Amino acid sequence: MRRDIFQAIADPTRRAILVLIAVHAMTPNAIAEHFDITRQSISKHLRILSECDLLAQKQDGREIFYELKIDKMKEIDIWLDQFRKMMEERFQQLDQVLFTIKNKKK
Amino acid sequence: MRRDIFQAIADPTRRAILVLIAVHAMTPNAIAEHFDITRQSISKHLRILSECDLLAQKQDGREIFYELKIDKMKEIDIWLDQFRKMMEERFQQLDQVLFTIKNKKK
DNA sequence: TCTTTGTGAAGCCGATCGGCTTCATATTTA
DNA sequence: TAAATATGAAGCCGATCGGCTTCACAAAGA
Repeated sequence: MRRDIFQAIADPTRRAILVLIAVHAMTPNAIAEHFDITRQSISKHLRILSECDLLAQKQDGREIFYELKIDKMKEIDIWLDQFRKMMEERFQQLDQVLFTIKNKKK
Repeated sequence: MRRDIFQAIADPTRRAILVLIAVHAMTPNAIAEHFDITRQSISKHLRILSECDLLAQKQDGREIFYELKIDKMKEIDIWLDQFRKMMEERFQQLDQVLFTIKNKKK
């Protein structure tokens, strides 16, 4: 089974879960309240995210709080680095265009 | 059919294609030479990437050069912004730890 | 102890994925 | 014009996805 962070964030529900728990750790039930799908489906998503090492669990009695392992998100950032220089150059080009337009107005 | 940039980069072959053509525009045949799958499968990936607005085509006779629309990659970066502040804080914490270790050695 | 609550695991199902093969079409070249 | 080349489209197939329902189990509370 393919399990990597890119496949993990491919699903919109999983992306929403990540954003949710980024603020603070939450239990599966609390997370499920934010969606229109069953608690069990959320649980499945949590398992997938955990397998990708994106989540950490903290047990408190019978409740399990899931929290985001933010370091793992860095991996996406690192992959994006390959394109970052190109992206920045494009921005500079845009800046140049805006600069030229500005000067023409004078 | 779900078609967004996150689903587009979920496949490792598609990520490799993006990296390949980021350097310079390439034809489907040229791209396929870098992989162990058929030209037709590459073509399918190119169609998916195009549907996500990640690629631009430039026809030259019977050859079609695909090039990366780098601006679209920005969307991933923008999504990551939600976590960036947290990631930076973690780095600062790490810096603090390293700083403390460094001072203890003295 | 019995019931409620929080959770995970297993299995079902229709849709999609990512390969493949085959075919159609357009351009170039001999 | 005929053959070779570059490409896209359609359809097949096994695997996976993302929902669902059902069940098992442990912890907490009446």
